This record gives sequence, structure tokens and C-alpha cells, in this order.
Amino acid sequence: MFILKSTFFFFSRRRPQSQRQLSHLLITTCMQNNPSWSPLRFTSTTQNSHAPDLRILNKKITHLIRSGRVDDAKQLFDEMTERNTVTWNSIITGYVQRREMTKARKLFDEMPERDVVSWNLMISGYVSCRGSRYIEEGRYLFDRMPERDFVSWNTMITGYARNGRMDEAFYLFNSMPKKNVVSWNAVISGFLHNGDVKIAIELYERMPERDAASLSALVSGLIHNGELDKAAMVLLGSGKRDDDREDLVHAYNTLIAGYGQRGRVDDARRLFDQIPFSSDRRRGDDRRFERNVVSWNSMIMCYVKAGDIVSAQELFDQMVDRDTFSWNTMISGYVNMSDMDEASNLFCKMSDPDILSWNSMISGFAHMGNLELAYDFFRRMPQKNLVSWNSMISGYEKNGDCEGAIELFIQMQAEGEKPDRHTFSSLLSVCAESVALQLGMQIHQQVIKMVVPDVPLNNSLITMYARCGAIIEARAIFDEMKLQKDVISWNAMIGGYASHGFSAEALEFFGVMKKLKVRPTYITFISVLNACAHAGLVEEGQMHFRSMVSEFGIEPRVEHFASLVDIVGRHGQVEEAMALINNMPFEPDKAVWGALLGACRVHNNVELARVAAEALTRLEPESSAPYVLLYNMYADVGRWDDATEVRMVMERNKIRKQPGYSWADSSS
DNA sequence: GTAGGGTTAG
Repeated sequence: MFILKSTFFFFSRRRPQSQRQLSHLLITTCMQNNPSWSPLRFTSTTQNSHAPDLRILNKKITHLIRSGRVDDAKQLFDEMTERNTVTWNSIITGYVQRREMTKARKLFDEMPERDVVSWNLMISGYVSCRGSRYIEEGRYLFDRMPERDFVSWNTMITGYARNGRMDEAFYLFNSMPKKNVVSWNAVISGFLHNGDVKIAIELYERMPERDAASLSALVSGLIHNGELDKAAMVLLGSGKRDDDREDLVHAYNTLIAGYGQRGRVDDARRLFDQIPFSSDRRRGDDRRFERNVVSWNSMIMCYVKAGDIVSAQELFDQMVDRDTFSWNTMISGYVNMSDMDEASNLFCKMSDPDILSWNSMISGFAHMGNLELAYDFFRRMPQKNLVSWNSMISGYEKNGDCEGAIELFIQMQAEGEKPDRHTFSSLLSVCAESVALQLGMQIHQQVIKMVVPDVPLNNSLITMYARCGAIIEARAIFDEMKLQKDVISWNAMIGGYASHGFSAEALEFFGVMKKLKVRPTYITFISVLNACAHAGLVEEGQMHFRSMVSEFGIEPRVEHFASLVDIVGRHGQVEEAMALINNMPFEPDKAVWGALLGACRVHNNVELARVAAEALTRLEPESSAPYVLLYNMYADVGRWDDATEVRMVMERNKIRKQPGYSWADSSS
């Protein structure tokens, strides 16, 4: 930690001033592209008298694409005087990997000669894109290609399977003139990922031959369907026959991770302990069935997920062949426990931290509210990716630095990084938090252009609109979600209605939600009780409060009590409201006392108003509101001595009256 | 240069 602090360097950033300026910047930068790369870098290679031959240049292109530098590869491609099919296929690979199918297609159409790999590449690209339009395009090419190999068929089958179209996948599988083991694995995985366990097992048993992937595919597919015990049976059954199969440890590792995901750490450990472990590495033979580094990493991950960092550290200490995964898993474990000292310690000990290590540190510091250190890591990392930007933006958002978040978003686009759902979700939270409807609408436009919203992103949109009072817009998104809604969608709508005075709608939605068996959360009840408070529905409010506890087993929080005090107090039962406060299982906060004070004001209970006001001034010594309210109440009943005393206390404590609170009119 | 299976970050 000391090392980190000593290298800390505060980076001051110029910030745009107003929301309008932010909006303007947002529009202009969204249209800009990344002009960072200079084409001159490669010119020497082609103009040189000893020009490298085609094979070397092809290798260079492949290398660039493997490191994600597709634009650089394209520059090199454009400068090459001689190209062969491999050159073309390589550059197409780059675009296919980035799912830029229009660019890939243009090159495919332009290339002088196509081989089966070129066709396969295009099909693979199309079927990996979201949306049926693309898979049809892939099928179109598949139907028209001059000759097909195993890869063509298997790619098409996988494409259908990934889109849930198992009828077509299975039909193609059955139409194959010859199948290989990949075809079987692909179709079995397809059935498993679409929930058809029975047929998958049948097919597995009918396979003419299996390879290293077959068993793992079955085990991981079963786990995907929650069939952990069935997976264990298959695995242990197969293990008895021969214990030197190289794929066995692969499948064991899958199951260990599966147990970990479901919190079954003990089962995972039992399985881990069943894998033979030879400490003598000279006998190390890949084909032997023994623990490998993934087994260790998976087991460590189980402990990390379960929050048992001690056991994780114990295993980590025993490892002799740690890899980057091991270190990163441990770092993320400490990050999850908010132990940034230990995370930093590991990070510093790592010989070669990769992008995940850096990102974990950023998100850890950002989450803890240490934005300076988070930004310092962000600034110093050798390469950033989308997660790095998102972690930083979400850090600003979570810590209420709205401008920081927006500014980083602008910078991100200027540097050519494309935002995704996570980015937009954070930005919409920023808009909701700062009630910035105009900006929120602009971001909504970007969302429509750039991503297909999922449930959490739609929820962010609803929350943003609802918070800004644009209930109709919020409702439109809610309705578009159809069956995809979750409890957060409902909470956002009910909260929006409740906080903008539409109590009837809020309560109606709550009724529908319950009818649809969506389980409410404590947040739902905060809105429901607020709606009752606004509408003066005393009995209904008390009924909901009771049902929250008895029917849904939700522990009431201080927010619920604040609402209940409001409901009861405003109805004139000020003494009952006071009794509620006295019997609360925790310390009342300012919302609770504020509700009581409001009720006292309406019902002219000066004595309790004094109690509430004094409590409030203790919680918020700098606020003038309780003084002003109390002053006015005393004045109203002619108790001028008390009124004057309030003013004197206020002056003595150097409290300045805030705008919006009038000495003369306290009704606001 | 293309198809299926195991562990890490937002």
C-alpha cells in the first residue's frame, strides 16, 4: 500500500460547467472517430528494396488481428502489393471477430478467389451476430457455397443452436453426409443449452467416438441446466473405466466450478480432493489424470465466491505453478472483501499483471470511493478495454460525481472505445441521480442506435425517466418489456408514480405485480407506503406495512417507519406516531423526525414539534428548516417568548435561513 | 485464416 501511495499522482481534469455544455460535448464527440493511428508506420516495409515476402506479411497481419489491432492490419493490407487468399481471409477474420459484417462482406465480395475457409469465415461471422436476419444471411451463403467441409456444417449447426433453433440444427446434423466428433458435441451442447437434457444424454450414449471435449461438454451442459448431481454421476461413472484420460480433469474442473456457482463449496472440495495430485513434477505427464492449474484456480474461485478468503489464500499458498488466473482470482477475492491493502499487495507481487488485474484494482478502489487511486491505476495501465472505462465511469456514478462520469464517457468515445449496456446503464443512473432529463434522452437515443437493451438497461431507462418525472416515457419502456420485466422494473415504475403524486397508479401497479406473483422487495414497500402517505390512506398503509412483515417476511427498515409515521401522524394521530418512534428497533433518522414534525405542524402539536425539531437539529446542525418551522408554530399560537428563544438559539448557533423557508409562511 | 468443452475483471 505504501508503494502505491507514494506513486500516487493526482490528475486534475478540466470540467465542463453546465449540463447544456455537457450535452453539447456529448453530441459532438459521439460523431468523431478515432484518428490515432498513422499509416506511415508500415510504409517502409513495402518500399524497402528487401521487401518482406508474402508469408511474412501474412503472419504480421495475423499477429495484428490476434492483438486486436484490426485497423492497423487493414492499413498493412491496403499497402500490400501482392496478396493471396490467406491475406484476404486474415483481414476478413479481423472484421468477423469484431462483428463488422458489412466490412467483412465487402472484402469477401471483392476478393479475387475464395476458398472454403473464406466462406466458412463469413458464415461464422453471420451466425455469431444477434438477430435472425444474420443467421439467414449465413444460411444463404451456406446454401450457395461451392463445396462444404466439416467446419461449414458444424458452424451452421452451432449458429442455429445458439439461437435456440434446435429443429433446424438437428435437421442439418441429420443431413450431414459425414459427421465428425465436433458435429456430435455441437448438437449435444445445443440441446443442453436449450434445456433438452434427455435427448442430449441419448445422443451422447449413441456417439460413435468421443474426444476430449465430449465429456466436458456434457458435464457443463448438465450444470447449465442445474443438473449438478446428474453431472456428477456421469463424470464419476466415466472416471471408473480408465483413469488416465486427459479430458477427465477438464470435466472435473467444470463440475468444481459448477458447484462453486451454486455455493456448494464442500462438494467442490470433495471433488477437488478426488483428483490425484502428484507433487513430483518430473513425472508430470499431460495425459495423466491429475490436478492441473485450472483445478486449483476453480477451487480457489469457489472459496472466493463463498467469501471464504482464508481457505482461498491457503490453497493459493500451496500452489507451485500459479498462473495469471490464480493471481487475478485472489485479487478479485480481496477486492470483494473491500480489502484493498491485501489486493494491492498481491498486485505488486505479480510479475506481469494483465488487463484483468488492473481492472480489478480500478473497480475495487472506485467501489470504495477512492476515485483518485482508481483513476491513477486507470491512467497508468498499459492498455485499457471497455471494462476499464466502465469500471471508472461506474465509480464516478456510484460516488455521485456526475460530471466525472459524463466527462469520462466523452473521453472514452474520443479514444474510439464503443460503449455497451454497462456504460449506458451507469450514465442513465447519473442522469437519474442529477435529474437531467435532456441528457438522459440523448443517452436513450444512443442506446437505441448502439445496443439491444437487456432487462437491466431497460430498468435504468425506466428509472431515469421516472426520476425525472417523465412518467409516460417510463411507462412506454415498461410496457415494451412485456414478459421480460423483473422486480426492479416494477419498483422503478411504482417508485416513479409514488414520488410524483400518482398514488392511485402506484397502488394499482402494486396490485398487478402481486397478482403476477412478482415478489416485492423492501424497496417496493417504501414506494407503496409513500403512495399511501401522499393519498392519506391510513388503514391501507398500515395494512401494507403489516403484510410486508407477515406475508413477505421483509424486515422493516427505518424508511418504512418514516413513511408509517408520516401516514399516522398526518392523519392526526400524532401521539401514536410518537409512540411508533419510541418503539422502533433502531435510531430514528431525519426522515422519521421530519415526518413527525410535518404532522405536528399540520395538527398544531407544539410540544411534540419541539421534540422533533430538537432531534432534527442534532442530526442536521446546519439546517434552518426545523427552527423556522418551530418559530412559526410558536408565533401562530402567540407564544412569542418561545418563538424569540428559537430565533436566539438559531442566531447563537450561526444558522442562516435557507431560501425557501419563510418566517411568515410556514405552510411550504 | 474457419466449427464444439474448464478457471479471472465492469
